[in-house]
Amino acid sequence: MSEERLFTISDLARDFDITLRTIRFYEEQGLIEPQREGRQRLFTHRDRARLKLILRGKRIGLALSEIREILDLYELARDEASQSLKLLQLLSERKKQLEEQRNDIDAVLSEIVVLEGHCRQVIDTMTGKDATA
Amino acid sequence: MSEERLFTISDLARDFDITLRTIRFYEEQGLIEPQREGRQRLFTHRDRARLKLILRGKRIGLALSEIREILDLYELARDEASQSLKLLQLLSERKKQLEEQRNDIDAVLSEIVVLEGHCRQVIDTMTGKDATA
DNA sequence: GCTTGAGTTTACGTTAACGTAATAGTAAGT
DNA sequence: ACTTACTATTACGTTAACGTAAACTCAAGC
Repeated sequence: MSEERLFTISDLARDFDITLRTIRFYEEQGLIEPQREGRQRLFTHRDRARLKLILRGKRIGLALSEIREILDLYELARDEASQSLKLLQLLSERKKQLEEQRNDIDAVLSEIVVLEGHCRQVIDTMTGKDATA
Repeated sequence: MSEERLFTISDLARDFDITLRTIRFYEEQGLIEPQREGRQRLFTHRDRARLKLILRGKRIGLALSEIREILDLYELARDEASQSLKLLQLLSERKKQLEEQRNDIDAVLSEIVVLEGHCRQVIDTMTGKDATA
């Protein structure tokens, strides 16, 4: 069972809103390894999942080289986790980075809220909605 | 009062752990405008603050062009906020982006926690600390 | 007077992550 | 047979954000 439905390159490009070139580039970089039917690429659900991880990694500012590391770690963890201790260390490093990044984002978000407050005040003042009125 | 202490380029490079070249590049791009004493650059606290904002922007994945926009907005807001409505709109857009980014980070962080759990379990199993024991 | 140290300008080099042709094969529809 | 749609490979081009090297100034210290 589970006839493993396959995807074409344009399927994935459409689904994730990226170009064909991007997908081919990721294959070229060894991030995904689609099957071939003749010359044509055919992608499994696994490829799709990896692509999703790649794009999420990009969104949080990781380089492709780092994403490759992480994908490798996923494989490693799935296989035997023979070097689980090393993996744990790498994970905690990454976690620290991400937490710092989130702190930065939070800081910027608070500043934005403050700025918004200033703006609203200025606008209210200019439009006569003064507190003294 | 407030004799406005000045910083040299190496002061800032050391403080923020960046190269001289980077600072000169930011000036070249119009992100900071240090005074000159002869040819030498001299930086005020204001320059320092802007540099800090620039680096924070970089850490959350903004391009220099976007950072420049934001710095401009800060100036604009400080001046009169004549176009405060437009500013508000831009701020809310940026906020949305940042919140999405934070969601991505949170997602990755949870996945890491799960992976860590798997690793610990594998390690425990391999070292004999089995739950059935 | 010479070296050392910190600063300067100018300008070509580099890396990542694709963009953008140009050219060609292949299957389906008419 | 011809067009259209989708795919492929090859390969040069592009942008951002600096790196790096060369050549120079200028004040301080010995």
